[in-house]
Amino acid sequence: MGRKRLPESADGRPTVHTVAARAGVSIASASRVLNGVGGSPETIRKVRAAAAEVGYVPNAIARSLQSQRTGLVALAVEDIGNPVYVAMMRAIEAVVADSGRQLLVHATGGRIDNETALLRRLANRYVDGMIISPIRVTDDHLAALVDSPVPVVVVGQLGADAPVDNVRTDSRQGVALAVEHLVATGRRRIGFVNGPLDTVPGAVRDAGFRAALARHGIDLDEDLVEVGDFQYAAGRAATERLLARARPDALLCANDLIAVGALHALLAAGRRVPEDVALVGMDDTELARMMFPQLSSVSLGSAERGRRAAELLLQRIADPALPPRREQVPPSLVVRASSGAPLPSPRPAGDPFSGPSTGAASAVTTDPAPPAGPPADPASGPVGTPPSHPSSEGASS
Amino acid sequence: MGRKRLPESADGRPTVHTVAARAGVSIASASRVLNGVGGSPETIRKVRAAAAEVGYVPNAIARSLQSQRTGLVALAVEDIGNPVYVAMMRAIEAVVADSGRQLLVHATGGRIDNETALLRRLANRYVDGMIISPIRVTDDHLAALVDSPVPVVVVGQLGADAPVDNVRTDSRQGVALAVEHLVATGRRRIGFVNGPLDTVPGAVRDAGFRAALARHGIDLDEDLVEVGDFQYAAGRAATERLLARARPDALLCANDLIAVGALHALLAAGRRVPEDVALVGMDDTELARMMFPQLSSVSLGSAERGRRAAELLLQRIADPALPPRREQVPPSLVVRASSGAPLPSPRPAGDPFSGPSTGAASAVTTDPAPPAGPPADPASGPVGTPPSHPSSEGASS
DNA sequence: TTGTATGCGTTATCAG
DNA sequence: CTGATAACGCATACAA
Repeated sequence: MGRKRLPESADGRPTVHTVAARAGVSIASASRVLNGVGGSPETIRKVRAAAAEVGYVPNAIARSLQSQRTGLVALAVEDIGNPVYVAMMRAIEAVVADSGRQLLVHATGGRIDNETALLRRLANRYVDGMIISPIRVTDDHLAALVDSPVPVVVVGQLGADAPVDNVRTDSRQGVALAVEHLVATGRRRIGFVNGPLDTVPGAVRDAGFRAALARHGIDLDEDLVEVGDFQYAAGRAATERLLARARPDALLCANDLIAVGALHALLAAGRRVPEDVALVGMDDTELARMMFPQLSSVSLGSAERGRRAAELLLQRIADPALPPRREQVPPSLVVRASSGAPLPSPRPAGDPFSGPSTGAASAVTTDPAPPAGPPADPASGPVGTPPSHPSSEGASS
Repeated sequence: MGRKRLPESADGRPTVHTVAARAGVSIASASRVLNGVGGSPETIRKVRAAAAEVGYVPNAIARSLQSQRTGLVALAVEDIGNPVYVAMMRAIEAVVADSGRQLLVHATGGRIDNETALLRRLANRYVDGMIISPIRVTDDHLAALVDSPVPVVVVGQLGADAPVDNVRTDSRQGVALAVEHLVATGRRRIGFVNGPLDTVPGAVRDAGFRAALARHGIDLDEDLVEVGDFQYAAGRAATERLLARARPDALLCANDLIAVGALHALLAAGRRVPEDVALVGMDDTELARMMFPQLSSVSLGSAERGRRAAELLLQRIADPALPPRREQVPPSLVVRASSGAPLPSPRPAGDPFSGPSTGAASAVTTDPAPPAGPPADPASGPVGTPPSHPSSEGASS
């Protein structure tokens, strides 16, 4: 039965008009049925049939223009290749997808101009909200953050009490946990391979490291401190520089990528890990468990932080009038082969040995979990088996 | 000077009307100036001033509704955590951003229903095009692919000559390169840890492995073949199963994640790499260089494939009438410590030793590149230094 | 319940 | 060059 020409969109695809015409009703009725509100049984039948016949799919853009919401949420991180952000991203994605939205990922490269530009561009209304994990923060940056045209949640440390939703960890205490562990296992010449000091995490971890050593009565040898980028290659290079002038018996690295670089530098220099040098990373990414020996690492709960950030964002999107909130995820230390045999059990807090504690709860874990998937055969290696932790983080807080 | 009430959008933000009113011109003039087309010097000045004063930012949604394009491009991959996809993503992002567009990343988990749902949802016009790297392909899937409402480019092998833009590699030849290398270095009991056989890459690599062995006159011992997921944990578990029943002197893994799992299983079982067992991965991700010993790996040019896919997509968006195109990126083998001392030099093609060759060009490379970043000190380790390759790929083709 | 008409914010068309 | 006006595709007061 050859119909007349049905109205359709410019590119030939059916619109509400097409469906309405075909069903012999008004576009209002068609729209209502399509949205499941109202409509007589007969109308519903006709419209549904017409929609199916022409293969109608609502135009999301037109719908967004009307509803003032796109169903998109953005995430801006420094380096999409850092496994810590992958973990965070996964956690966020789960929450976001659960709310029927989609995630738009931006890589900022840590460049602050990129981030502010991104924040300003938010004004174009293309996303309903944004989660951002900046590693450098300026006043300008902060200003753009507070008067963002759309809801923004920050993952990471934010100076003062900026009126912005924000979920952080205490990486200073994270560093303290690692130092405590290393000291408790007899290490004294503890080195530190950090990221750039002009980043928030770099600065905080540097301060935390110095404070932790001081609490244990250890004089810091500046030769034992080196700085690079939060990356594998930089970590390796920095460690090589450090090894050229000092002989640490332990190395703390500001994230796992650096730690992997350090491991290579150490092995290349003929140092055994952990016999000669104990190695501890930060973020507790899956990379830590993939190395051999597996790396001890300070978990900064990145997955958890991502999850919470996503929840805060969704809440704020639902109710923009909410007061600014701030959540904190505590760090914990996961001990693996790279820093000595697993401790027999988590030490109780306030261990007399640890001197003036930061007040840290018993946030130390050994990691004996078996690999995910089919149960492994009992052939256990010399240093333990790979666990199946979630979580991680690269440079934030 | 207290203005009257200026027209503004529902949420209180300025629109063209706001600017126009403030500048004392029509919205048409305002729009023209804002878009840099036409306008007298005086009008231009007034409009620009007004726009700046009220902080006008064009609403991207309204603009999209009008222009029929969103400036968004989607990428759908199985596992966003697989470094091979990270590499691909980076390459794509570069091209896409270069065209002023943004990238929307989807993780499909390899579930085919997810992908088809995604394809159908494309009809809602929220993205201008999509790059998809499916690891499983059904007829239904393929159908959704060919009559997609928006341009789609497929990264990976596509059955027959589906009329869809598609950039692939020859992972069958990739496998052949690896086998040739292992045979040439004296290995005979070559095992294979593969991904699921119901995936395209899994099936192709399995066939390729069998064919390669046959070409070298080696009878395949089925005990030397094991299958798991394209993941670290599954790779380790699969290797453990394999080792429990067979004694390979070499192991080829279907991707680098599996290879890392295999490395752990091997070391845990007390086998030395490469002395007892040579190990070769696929995808040549950065993970391969991060391991110790560094892993030999078959590069499938994932970054290059991503780059090309992005270019194909942009071309098709610009001109939908283009005929379907198909590009191919050749694989190459990067030899590192895990499969024996680096070969002295690339072997010429048609090496009499290699028997009936696949016709592969000299796609073998040793990888002596120094680490990126600051020059490393000369302290070179026992097995070589980490290179700085781009590229990678996890399960496609 | 149904249809008409209007608005969402921009851009494009077409007179003036 | 400028301004009124009509799309873009959808949703929704409002009146019937």
